[in-house]
Parts: sequence; structure tokens; C-alpha cells
Amino acid sequence: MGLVTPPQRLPLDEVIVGDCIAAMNALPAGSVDCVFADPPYNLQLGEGSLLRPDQSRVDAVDDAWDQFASFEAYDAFTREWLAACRRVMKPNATLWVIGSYHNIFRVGSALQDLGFWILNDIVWRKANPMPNFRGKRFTNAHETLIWASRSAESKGYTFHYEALKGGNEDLQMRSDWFIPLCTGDERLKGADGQKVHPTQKPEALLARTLLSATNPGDVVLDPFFGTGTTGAVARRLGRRFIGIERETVYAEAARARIASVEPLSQAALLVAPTKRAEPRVPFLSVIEAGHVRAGETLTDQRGRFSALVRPDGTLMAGPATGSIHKIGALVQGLPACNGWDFWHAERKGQRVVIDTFRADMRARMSAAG
Amino acid sequence: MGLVTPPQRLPLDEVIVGDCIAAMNALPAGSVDCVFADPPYNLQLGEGSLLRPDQSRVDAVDDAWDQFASFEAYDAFTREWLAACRRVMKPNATLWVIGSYHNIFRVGSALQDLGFWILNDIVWRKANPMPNFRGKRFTNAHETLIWASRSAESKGYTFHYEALKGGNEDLQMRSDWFIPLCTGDERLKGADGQKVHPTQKPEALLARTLLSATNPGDVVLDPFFGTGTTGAVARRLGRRFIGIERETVYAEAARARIASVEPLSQAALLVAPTKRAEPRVPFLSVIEAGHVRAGETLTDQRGRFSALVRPDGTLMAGPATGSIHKIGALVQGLPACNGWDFWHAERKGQRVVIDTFRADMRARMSAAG
DNA sequence: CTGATAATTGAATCTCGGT
DNA sequence: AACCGAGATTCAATTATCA
Repeated sequence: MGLVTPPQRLPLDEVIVGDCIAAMNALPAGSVDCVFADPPYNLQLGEGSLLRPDQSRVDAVDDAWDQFASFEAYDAFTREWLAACRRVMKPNATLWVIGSYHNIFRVGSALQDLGFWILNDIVWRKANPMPNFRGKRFTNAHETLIWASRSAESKGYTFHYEALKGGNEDLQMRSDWFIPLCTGDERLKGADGQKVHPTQKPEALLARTLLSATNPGDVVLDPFFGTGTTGAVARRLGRRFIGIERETVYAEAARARIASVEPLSQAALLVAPTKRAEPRVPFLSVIEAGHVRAGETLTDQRGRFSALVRPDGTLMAGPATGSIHKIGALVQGLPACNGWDFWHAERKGQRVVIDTFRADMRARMSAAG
Repeated sequence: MGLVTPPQRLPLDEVIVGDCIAAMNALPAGSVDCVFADPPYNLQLGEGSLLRPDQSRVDAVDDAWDQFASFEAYDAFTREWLAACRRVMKPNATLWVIGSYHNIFRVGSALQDLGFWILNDIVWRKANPMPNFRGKRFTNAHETLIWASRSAESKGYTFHYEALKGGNEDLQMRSDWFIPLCTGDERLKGADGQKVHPTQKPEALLARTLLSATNPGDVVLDPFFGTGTTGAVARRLGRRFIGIERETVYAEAARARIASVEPLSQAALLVAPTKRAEPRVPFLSVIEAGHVRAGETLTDQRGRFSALVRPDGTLMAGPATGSIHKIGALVQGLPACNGWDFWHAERKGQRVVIDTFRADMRARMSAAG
């Protein structure tokens, strides 16, 4: 939640050039709020031979050992960088990884084995994917992101549920996201006009992850920084970043790119208070403020149930007394009830839900500072 | 490709009651053209029950067959049934497995380790998924299928590129499929009116897999037959099936169900075009596409009201934040408002209603279904 | 019978702070 | 660490009930 100030030695808003595992191991434990990782699908084996999983059997048609060895090497690499991430994550930090069917199953399994707790798998549906020209397979029109907390016990992770819902026609954001590929001006090109990085991710994708799972001021670590999409979006959205990239060419391109990013205004980034985060208001305070009178009768919206308001802030229905929630549940025969939304008072011939009074008190409290 | 006639002793179009590994090991090697597998997901649900906001209880999948002691136990089980499948597959046979984030990464890794060759991962996007009732995660709105050939050398697998196009542009060919849950008359119910199987799959899903990856007359093996969706669709589409199911109740229901299926004529073996409503456009997508900038101010047509655009797709007016609809209603003091028609952005000195941008987005999105 | 309204339901790893 | 109690939380589609 950004409440703990990171140690001074955190290299914030910088690009570290080097091996990500060594660089992460040099960072203090429990220091970042979020990780975004776009690991290579290729894996380096032995003397610099670049081996792709789907090329590993070009000259080893029936050699099961060779095939297994390449997956093993990739798995070992995956476990190592994931473990390094996990060490630098705060207890309630979350991690995002993006991949395709070539590597995402290895990554997901490794995640689970290391104790991460998967919260969602997210499908990035591409608006304009490369068609499958040979007609031998379905058009690969999506990639997969895994969103995971540090452990099953990390219940306090950041998720801006209401903000995402508000931007999505007041419907919960689903696990399938429709976002165009990174093209046009957004795509970094070198002096030769060629793209600088082969798999530059769209900023919209990063924006959605950071908006949903981080707060302004949070520290986001990207161990495979590439040309710095994570850094560019973090800067624009008022988040801090730590980027690690092995290739100097990419790191330089990332630095220049991020430097030109204009951060959004504080006002646009304010985190809207959710109902959960707002101060608690005892029902007794509502009575004391005169919104509801002791001795008054409350009903549900349709007037089928009723209860008497007692001066101590409890309700009475028949012989039973208890909180607005307890009595609301009782009269309905339900295991639970939110009394603020259930009970109504009659005002000017209309039934008014008592949550209205709580909202009024909260407005006064915040106005009074 | 169905070129090898199966041995006479293959138990075709029958449901075998028993353990799927033992039953598969009793089949001759290299005898089936396709496998469709819907294994247990190993959901790992918590202790308590989940209540909807209306306090009704979610009927969780807590059956004994979904319980595994550990990831290791689940992995061992997965490797065993996958190896048994691989043995009975013809050299050019393909295998489909469906799962969720709970198990699909384990399954995908095991597949690769055993020498299967992944051709695609397919996303089943649910039209009507169960919401996330506590607002703690993204709505889990999809499941994943893996489509794999027996080995990297299996170049002659069946894939009907043309058959799926079915007059519906290229939409059928993408790796993301939009299909409703199995409900209504299709959902098998017992004498008590309760669903027979907790996780019955929609026939539309099976129809797409079998039409794309098998020929009429091909033998399809389903080691987790359940209530026989694979068998019903195979029979309807003129394919043969071998179903294996451990629970007698499910097997009996499957037999009765399949017996009532009317096989289609050859000419009718086409994919039904997916019905598509106008895609819902999140305001967030309009921002991501660059039509509206975060930090920009929107006004109503006459410029009497204004609101700030936030990067998450919500608007802010004074202290209040919310969707374009909610804030539109708020500033006008109305109970409701269509934000698309109410809010305007200034472009070249003119006020442009934001619905203009939505129309552009719809054009882009409909190309992807 | 018809149309409107209410109830039901789906593979779910679904709260949080204080004591 | 376990317990307790306040109180926050749902979308689409089908089926059942009612006027």
C-alpha cells in the first residue's frame, strides 16, 4: 500500500543494466509493491547457443533426453528469477507474468511450486493478430498473463475493483482484455526504421495492470525491462519503477523513452475512497446526530419487516434485540445482512434507506477535516 | 486421418465404467484419432461456503473426485493419464485438454514433458460467467483448452481450416472462442430437478473442437466422460467415440443422453455462426485507444457541467468519482444518465459527443468477435 | 394466453480489523 | 493465532410466478 517508505538505497526510477537475478539479489528483501515480468520465450543454453523450445529438436528427432534437457534448463532459469522476485516482494505485493503457450505453462507451474498464489489468469485478446498463413493452426490471437500474490496468506493485496468497474460500464472487469497490438507512433523504431525490440508490449496493457494492482507512489519492479514500457507507464501513472535489462541497446532506448514521458496530474491519479476504506460510523452516532430518533420504527423497503430503534443504537424486533445487521438478518431468516442498506425510515412520506444518513455524516466528517 | 482401420476389438460408441488409466491401458496402442479430456481441476476451495450478495449459497464443486493431497499428487495423476492417452493415440492424432488456472499450467507442463507438441492454446470466453461476488479479483470469465499433437513430428494431423470459416469471416479461426455456459434444456437434470453433473460442458464447445480436428468416422476418446457431452456431439457429427467414466451415475446418464441424439446428415455438418450482439465498449478502451486523454476535461453539450477524465476510465467531478454514466447523472441531479450521449470532448474547437469514439471502437472490436 | 416481474444459478482457490 | 462481529458484495440467461 506504499505505507512503508522504501530504504534509501532502492534504485528508483532507474534502469539497471545487468543480469536480473544478480541485480534482484542485490536489492533489499520485501521492498517492492508489484512485479511485472515479460520473460524471454527463448532460453540460453551452454556456450551462447540460443535455443528455442520449438527448435530444440531440429537435429534431435527422437532424442527425448535432449528435449527434456531444454525444458529443464528453462525451468531452472524460471525458478531462479521467480524466487528472486519473491524475495524482494513485500508480503502483500503481487506479481504479473506474461507469456504464450510456449512458456506460460512452465511459468505457471513454477509459480505455484514456489508458493505464489494465483489470483487470476488474464487473456490479452489482440485486436489485430498476425494471421496463420499456412492454415495449419488457429490464429494465435491472444497471450496470457498470470496475476499472483506472494502467498495464499497475502490477503491485503491491492486491487482497485471499483475503479475498474467504473471504467467498464459499471460491470466487473473480466479476465479477458481486448487491447490492440503495439503499433504506430508508440512502437519504438531505430535510425534504420526497424523496430528496436521484437516484442514491445502495448502501454494500454501495462496501464491496466498497474491501475488495477498498484497505488500512486508504489514501487514496480520489471526484471526484463526491454525498451521500458513498464517504466514509461509507471512514470505516467505516478508510480515508481526499478528496471533491469541485460542488453545495453534496450536499456538506452528505455531511458530516452521514459525521459520524454509527461506524468499525469495528481488530481487525475487520486485514488477514490472505497466503501471499505471509509471511516466507520456507529449507528448510535446517527441517532445522536438526530437523523434517527430513539423509539422510531424502521422498516425494510417494502414495509414487510419492522423494528424499533432503541436509544443505545440497537434495534428490537419482537423479543430480540441486536445491531442493525443482526436484526436485519434475523427478521429475514438469513445468515447475514447489511443493515445500512436494509433498514429504511419514513421521511416526508417516502422510505429513506438509513445509509443516506451515514453518507451525510461522512460528508460532514470529511468537511470538518 | 482415419486411414488406419481400428481393430475390431475397439469398444466403439460405448461407455466404459471404470478407472480411465486402467481402461486406456487395456486398449490397443495407436488406435484413436483424437482425445478430448476434461480432467478434475483440483480447485482447492477454502473451508467455508461462498455467499452471493443476496446471501444465497454458491453450489461449489467440492466433490471427492476433485480432491488431491498436493500438487505432486495431482502432477503424478496427470502424467499417468496423459501417458496412457499418448499410447493409444495414432501418430497423427491430436489431444484436447480443458482446464482453469488451478490446473492448466500443471497439465501444459506435463504435456510438454511427455513429448506432446502444443499446436494452440484456445480460450473459451464465457458469455455468462459467474461473477466475483466479493469484488476481490477479476471475474473469472474464461477457461483454457490446450490442443496438442502426439509429437513434434506429427505433421499430418487433421485441421479443417476452411470448415470453420462458415460464412463468418475469420472469426472462427481465432484462438479465443465466445460460447455460453451449458444451461437450459441442454443441462442434464435428475428426477429431483438437480443438475446431474456439476461441470457439464456446452455442446457448442465440443462441436468446434471435433469439427476442426477430426474427420467423419474418426474415433474420439474421452477418458473423463462425465455425462457424455463428447459422445453426444460425436454421434451428432458422425464421429465414433470411446467414453470412460468412473461414476456409474454419470455413465448411465450419458448412455441415455447419447441414445436420444439424432445424427446429422453429412451436408449439415457445418459450424453454426456465433450470434453476436453489438460489443459492449468500456470507456477505458476509448482512453486506451487514444480517442480521449486521461487528464482531459469533458463537458456537456452546452458546457455547463464538466468532469476530469481519469486514467482508469472513470470521471471525477468535485470530490466524486464514478463511471461516465454515474457522474453524468450526479452533475445533473438525475437518477440516471447515458454518459455516451451526455459527455463531449473539444476537438478542433468543436464539442464532439464521446459516442462518436465508441462507434469507432465498435468497428475495431467487431472484427475480433 | 401474454407480458411483466421475480427467482434461480453457474469449475470460486472471494473480507477485515480489533481483541 | 484464533475468534468475533461489522458490513461489503453480482452478471447474464433461463425459469418460475404473477397480474
